Amino acid sequence: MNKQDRLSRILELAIERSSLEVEEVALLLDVSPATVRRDFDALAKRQLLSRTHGGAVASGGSIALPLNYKVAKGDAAKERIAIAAAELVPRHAIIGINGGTTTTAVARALVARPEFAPGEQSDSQPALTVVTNAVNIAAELTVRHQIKIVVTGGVARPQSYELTGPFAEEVLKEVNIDIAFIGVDAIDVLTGASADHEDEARVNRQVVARARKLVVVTDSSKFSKRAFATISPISEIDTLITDDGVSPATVKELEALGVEVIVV
Amino acid sequence: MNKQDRLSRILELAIERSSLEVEEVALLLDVSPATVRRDFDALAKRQLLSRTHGGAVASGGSIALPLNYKVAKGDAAKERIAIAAAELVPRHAIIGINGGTTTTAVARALVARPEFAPGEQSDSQPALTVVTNAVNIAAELTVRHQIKIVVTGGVARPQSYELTGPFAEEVLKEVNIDIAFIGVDAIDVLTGASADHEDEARVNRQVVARARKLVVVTDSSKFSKRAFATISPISEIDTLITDDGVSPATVKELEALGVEVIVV
DNA sequence: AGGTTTACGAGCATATTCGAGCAATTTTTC
DNA sequence: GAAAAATTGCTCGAATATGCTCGTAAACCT
Repeated sequence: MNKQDRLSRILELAIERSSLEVEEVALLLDVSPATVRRDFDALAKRQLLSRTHGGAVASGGSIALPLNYKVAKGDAAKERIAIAAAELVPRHAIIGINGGTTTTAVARALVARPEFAPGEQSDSQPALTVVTNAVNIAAELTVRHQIKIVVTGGVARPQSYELTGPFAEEVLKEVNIDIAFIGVDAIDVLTGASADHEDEARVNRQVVARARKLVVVTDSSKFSKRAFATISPISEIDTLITDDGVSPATVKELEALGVEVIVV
Repeated sequence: MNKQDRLSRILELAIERSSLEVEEVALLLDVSPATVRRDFDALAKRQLLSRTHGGAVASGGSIALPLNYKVAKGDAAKERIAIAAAELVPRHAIIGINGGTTTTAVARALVARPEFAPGEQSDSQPALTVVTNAVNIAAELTVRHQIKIVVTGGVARPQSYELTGPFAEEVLKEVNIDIAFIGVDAIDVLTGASADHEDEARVNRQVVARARKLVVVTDSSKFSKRAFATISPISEIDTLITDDGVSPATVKELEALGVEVIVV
């Protein structure tokens, strides 16, 4: 039995009955209780369940759980980047997020923060406003109360789930963003941040233009590469969050250009 | 066996089952595990699947599908309604779909049709254009090639995943739809189709206004009820698809008003 | 309230899997 | 037809996942 199969089974069970016991699940899935605990913890970390002593309960009552949850590998760095990014967001902020795996991780990290978690006392005002052109991010965040989701319109692009085109641009003209979190396909000290597709780059540029602060999130594998369409020169980046695979020399260069570099 | 063929086979397998194991695939395709790993990595790089330890999981068909799953899955009547609705759609049509469990089922039935399946004989023109204000529908359809997805912008409403508000209306002003599939919260011969929330109703009205043909899809439990905000009078409905729980008398009344009623 | 039971978390051992490098083979290119 | 490139399989150190043990903390039951 695969790990992700097991996690999916556990989620199914959590939906079926509303509460689970460690021993019960261990017997049912034929693994040790220790593994079940670790699985529960992993799911709880992603807010899909809540731990209890002796078991777990389905998160937030009737909130729908994503079935078939996938645990991709190599997420460790992305997750650290995402958590660091989420920590930059104060309550009541308006943030912009584009599409991509890293920014999706940022979205998950945001809802994991207690300030924005469901179940908090509801102000009439949302604790956080998220503007995004990525439909998968919108779908993931929509379940959570406390967060207002604004989706740009547009035409969806298969791989990245990003909405692009004139509809997206029209909507973006009318919003004002505090912090833009932008994931990129490539980044280079000379050419700046870039994306593989010009229409994505264009929408991303517009998000940046509407934001007071630009935070680029990217794992270190994207460094010293150039993609087709430019999103932003380095000088416009306020903060860059990446993992420790980036060379110290590069960090120095970036800092010399006025970028605050956060290495996680 | 060609590399390209092998990658295609792996993708087929990934779609068929939702998760794969390295050893299993290696045996099946008669190549070494090392090659399978490389293939998995290559596909993962293109986001077509995600790596896990010991295997990979499909990234395509099964992205966290968060709608209230019980309804979407179990309900046989909804599924029959959805299939009947999907059969109304010719190739190259432009259709509009609003949010809700029934319309989500329609979306799934659409991608299940062979004409719109991701079989990749790529016309330059999409086989189908879908305009929707429901982020979950957009997320589910986005993976498929062959289908162009246009999402209205707007603010996401927690329960139904529908986008509403001025942004949505701006976008809808600029599109033309052949067939609108609208799910409703209530329907009554006198008051027409209605929704619980006025902002949803407003966007739905606009979808209807942009469409040449209006198809209402609803299970029979919504009949003879009234919700807060009106979407459309009965007279504007061209076709209504529902299950056999509706009374023959009601069907007669509807047909007298010029509605084509399809009972599945 | 105090003792008992149960579950938890951390650390360690083990089996499996991964990733990188290298050699052999096939395919492409000139 | 020869050189170059790509692809595949193998080997080996490193990483991951799982199960077990044990001291500790929490829940439960008089």
